[in-house]
Amino acid sequence: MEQKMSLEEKATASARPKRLGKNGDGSERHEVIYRAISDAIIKQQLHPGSRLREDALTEVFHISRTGIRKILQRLALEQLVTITPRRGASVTRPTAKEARDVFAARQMVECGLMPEVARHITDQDVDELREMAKREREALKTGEQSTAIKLSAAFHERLAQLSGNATLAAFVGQLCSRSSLILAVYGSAGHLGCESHDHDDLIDYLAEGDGEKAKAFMNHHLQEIEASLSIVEEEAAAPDLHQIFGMTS
Amino acid sequence: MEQKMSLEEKATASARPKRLGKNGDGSERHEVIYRAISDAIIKQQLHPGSRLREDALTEVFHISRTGIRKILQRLALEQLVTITPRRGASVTRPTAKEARDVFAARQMVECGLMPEVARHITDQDVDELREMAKREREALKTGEQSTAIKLSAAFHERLAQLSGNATLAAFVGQLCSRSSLILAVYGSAGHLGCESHDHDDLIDYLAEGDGEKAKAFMNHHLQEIEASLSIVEEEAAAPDLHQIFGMTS
DNA sequence: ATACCTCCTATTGTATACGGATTTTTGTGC
DNA sequence: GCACAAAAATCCGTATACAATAGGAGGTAT
Repeated sequence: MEQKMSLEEKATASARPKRLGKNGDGSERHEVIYRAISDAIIKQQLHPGSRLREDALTEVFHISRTGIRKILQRLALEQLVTITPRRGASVTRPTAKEARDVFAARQMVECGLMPEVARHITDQDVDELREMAKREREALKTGEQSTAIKLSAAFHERLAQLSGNATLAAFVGQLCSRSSLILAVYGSAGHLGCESHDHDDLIDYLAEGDGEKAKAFMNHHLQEIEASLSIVEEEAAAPDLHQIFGMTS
Repeated sequence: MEQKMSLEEKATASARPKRLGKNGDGSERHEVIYRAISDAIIKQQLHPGSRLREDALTEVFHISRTGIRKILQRLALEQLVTITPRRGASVTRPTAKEARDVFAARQMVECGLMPEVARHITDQDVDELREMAKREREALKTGEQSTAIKLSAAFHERLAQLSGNATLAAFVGQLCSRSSLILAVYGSAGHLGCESHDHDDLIDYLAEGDGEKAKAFMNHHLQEIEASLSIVEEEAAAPDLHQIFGMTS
């Protein structure tokens, strides 16, 4: 319920019932809705496993099923939602193997990108990154976990963009989104994602132009995150409700 | 014209006009059609820039526009087709920068994967790869360029799959597909993609379990392919026709 | 002959309704 | 409490309608 509320909140902010905003801004509207759902997932306001019924979404966003389906398809291709043949869409619950694969991929790509980033980075970029890291720290301090998670992903994605390779940057973006899901499933409660000062240290290395050091640090950074997770195969479909809720007898 | 013919050929092979195959096999049909179009693009039977009108596709594949649009959306997300707001879909014509980015990405990921592949590979895998390489060589010999191109991409993708990392393998698959388009645009006529014996040599290194050597060879292999291309920004819309066709006066 | 402007056609984007199929849930009996 | 059956909910694919726009055809002026 509260999930729907938060979605509606975002929707009314932009999808003003202009009634006949028929076309022209159409694709724009789709983009906004896509981002709203995507953000809600990344911010862990929509938890893995949550079902996303088409009718409900059409109602919330005041859009036709056609549009919703298009958006859900896109999210499915990005692995943020899972569409099961006749059951509809639900927020993806990454398996343990997927989790390991995603982090292995991040390790390879993000680390490999660091030297390139160090070579391309400008003073202006450094300022922007510092600003992002600062906002992230503040969000953490004020307890806005959702925001902090999203900002952390955005930081890593922006970093990849600075390499100049759009293809790899887009890939990193997807990996970060999925990482957010992984944290939601396998992360321990207290410890969430990146350490607050890690990003600042990383920026320092990049500002110095020391790509190798940045690479090593990123390696360490990602390893630390992955190590903080407890990636174990969870119990199957019908878990032990009896065990969870004491004895039923 | 001939493009449509080849598409129809593939379509009738599977999308038999069962008339009311209404539902059930629906998603399967979609998958088949998706692959048909995807293959046609990768095999360069559909050239970059070719328009893919929805009506034409519905006619060829006997599918509704809704279904076609879904498939086109997917192809667009994989960068094989480009959808321009009110102009519809066309086979993507990669820019020079995209071409460089794709090859840089392949360099990083495929090379980085080689040690892992060498670690996981089994004798059975080696046999399978040898078989694939053989078929590719035969296709080259008999002049089936389209088939050879597709087999080459399939080889690289299968190789990535052997690393055990599904996420990175899927990414490599996309990169290979896009590479095919890049070859179509920037490749010289005679020289197409991988050298015939390169793949066999690579298999040897992997069979020996020498991941580092395989990595170095893959590096060389990809560099060679990229070097064989002439990746230059092509002239804009209205080039110098006067200069091309002698003096007009 | 060329350039520019207007109108028209073709095609896409979106919404909606419908039929069919499957999953999930509810209800009943043992 | 469990198994089975009926019912409801929901999704998937298709067909259709309509609005909106892009690109081209054609005409006109210089």
